[in-house]
Amino acid sequence: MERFPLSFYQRDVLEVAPLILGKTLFCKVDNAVKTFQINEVEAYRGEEDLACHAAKGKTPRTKIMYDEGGHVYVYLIYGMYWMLNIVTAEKNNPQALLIRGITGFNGPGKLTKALNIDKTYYGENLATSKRIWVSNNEEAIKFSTTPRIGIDYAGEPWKSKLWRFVVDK
DNA sequence: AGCAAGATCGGT
DNA sequence: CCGATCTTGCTG
Repeated sequence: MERFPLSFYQRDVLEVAPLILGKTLFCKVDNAVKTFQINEVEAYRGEEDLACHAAKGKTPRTKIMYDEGGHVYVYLIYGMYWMLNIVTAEKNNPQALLIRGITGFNGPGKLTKALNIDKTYYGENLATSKRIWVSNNEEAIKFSTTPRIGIDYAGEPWKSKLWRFVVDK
C-alpha cells in the first residue's frame, strides 16, 4: 500500500482521527523499517482548544502546527518523554493528532522511546520522509471515544470533549 | 534571569 | 501518591 499524501492530513483533525486509526505506521528503527498499527490517538484542535499547545499562539515550539497538515510535531514533556504528533488541517489552522498507542506499545512516551523518536523528527514530512510515514491497508476496525488524558487543567468544555479515539479490541 | 508547569511513567 | 528531569513561555 502506498503512503498517504499530504492531502490526506489536510482536513479537520476530528475527521482525520477516525480515518488514521487502524492504519499502518512505518518507522525506521536501527536501520530497519518496521510497521505498526495505529490504535490510539488524541485530537488537539486549534487556538480555541485550551488543551492544545496552540492555545498560546504561534511560538518556536508550536510553529509547525501552523504549517500544512502532514508534518510531524514532536516535543519533550516532563523532561523525559518525547510526544509524537501529526499536524492536520490546512496552513494556519493549528491542529495535531497525538499518537498514544501502536501495536506492542501503549502510551505516548513508551512508543517514541521504542521507535527512537526525538526532536530530530520535528517537522518531518510524512509524504516524503525516509524514516517515518503512514499508509492505508485493508484493516476494518471499530473504535470508541473518551475524554483526552492528562489535560484537566484546560477546564470545561475542553477536558470533556470526546477527542481520544481508541481501536476496539 | 528566574520560575512554575507540564498531552508521562514506574515505583511505593 | 510521588518523584524524575528539563524545555518552554511568562514575568519582571
